[in-house]
Amino acid sequence: MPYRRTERVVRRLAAREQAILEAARALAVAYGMAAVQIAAVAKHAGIAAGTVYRYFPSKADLIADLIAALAAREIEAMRKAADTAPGPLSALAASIGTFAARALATRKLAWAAIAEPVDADIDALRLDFRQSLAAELETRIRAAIAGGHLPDQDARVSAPAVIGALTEGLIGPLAPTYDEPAAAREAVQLATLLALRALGVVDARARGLVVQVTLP
Amino acid sequence: MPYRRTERVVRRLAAREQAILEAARALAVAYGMAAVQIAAVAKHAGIAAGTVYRYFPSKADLIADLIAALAAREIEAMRKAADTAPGPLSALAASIGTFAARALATRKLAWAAIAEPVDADIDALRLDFRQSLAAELETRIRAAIAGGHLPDQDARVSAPAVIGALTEGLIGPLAPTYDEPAAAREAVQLATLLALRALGVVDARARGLVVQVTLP
DNA sequence: CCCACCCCTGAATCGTCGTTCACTCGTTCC
DNA sequence: GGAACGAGTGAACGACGATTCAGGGGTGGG
Repeated sequence: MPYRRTERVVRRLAAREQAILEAARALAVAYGMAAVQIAAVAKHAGIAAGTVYRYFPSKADLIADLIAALAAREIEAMRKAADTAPGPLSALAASIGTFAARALATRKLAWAAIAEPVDADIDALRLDFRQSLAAELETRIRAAIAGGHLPDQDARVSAPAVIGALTEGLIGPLAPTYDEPAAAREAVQLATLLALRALGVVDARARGLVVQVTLP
Repeated sequence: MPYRRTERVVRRLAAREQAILEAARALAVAYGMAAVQIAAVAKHAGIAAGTVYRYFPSKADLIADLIAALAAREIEAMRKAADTAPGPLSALAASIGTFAARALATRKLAWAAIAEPVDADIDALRLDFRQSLAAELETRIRAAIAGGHLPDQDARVSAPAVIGALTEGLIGPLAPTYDEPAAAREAVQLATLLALRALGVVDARARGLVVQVTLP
């Protein structure tokens, strides 16, 4: 038995992989996707550049993992919020509100993961993220249409349109910045309202669809 | 009098500058922003790479000119459409419809100019484009609010949100493709409808706000 | 026709990363 | 203790693409 990975070593390796991902995340949060460079990530994680390649075959794989984790968490949150809602329409509202609130809370990271310009091969990964976001919304929109809560429409267009509206309106470079938490909460509610109106909900507020979203 | 630029030479120089811009535009239309490389532009324009630098101090300047021209034309078209409308609300509808129709007609170019990934210094130029688009819409939205045609709202959010919705819903990578001209026209109308609803217009179609947009 | 002088050329240069690899270090096991 | 082997290092490499520049070719004025 020439060599075997001790439990301790296995743990250290796993911890280091997490540290690399965490470093990448931290850089994206602080400076955007462009700052997520192998040398910078390695330095931030306290290791050498070459070591990163013992954990990830390429930078694209690293970022794929980063975005996949992010996407899973976001979709999960949207789903959870929607599934505890009483009906299809409030499920849709909860899904949209959750996305908006969480995106604004991690603004720079969300923008980096959804729309910040980067090179083409990484852009493809982000497309998956947007795709799954759109798919999640599309399902909810279809359900609401089926339930007669929304006017008939092409959900393949509406879903990405809603994502685009929330993205540009809340976290894009043209969106205002909100210093006060109360202002941010209000912005989220107004954006949610706008998105619901776009889908054909006439008086969402009056019907109590736009509610306070609690963040973890 | 040692040397003087002949009229003929001046014309040739101007023509060449236009040829460079046109080559850049053609490449963006056909293959996206990433394909707008100095070597490729030069080849397409029938000149050497170095020559490009006799007309533009840097690639960023070249693309700035390209986008500025595009922006001017788009804003002009939106303004014209809006100014011939009978009231503030139909002006807003015309503006939105015009943007949507023109963006879909030059889909790849529009995406390249608005959102396709490129490097950071060029991204700043695109921000100007989006900024001016948003400003144009914002003015129209404020006018419609002032006229009592829209519910009160933060136009600084609504304007970029509308642009985001149209961009993602119509020309983004997740948007469906429309082969038939009729299908494209319908998509433009539905997207315009969605945008107007987002702003708080309840029954735009019934009120005849969404009209056929004629392209040049 | 000739002298300046500008315009054009395109190969070479430069900068920026992602990626590799020969080597050192630390761990495991006997 | 020491042989065996994976993990970690970081300088070097390579690809890509913007930018430069020394030299050739026209063009204008006399």
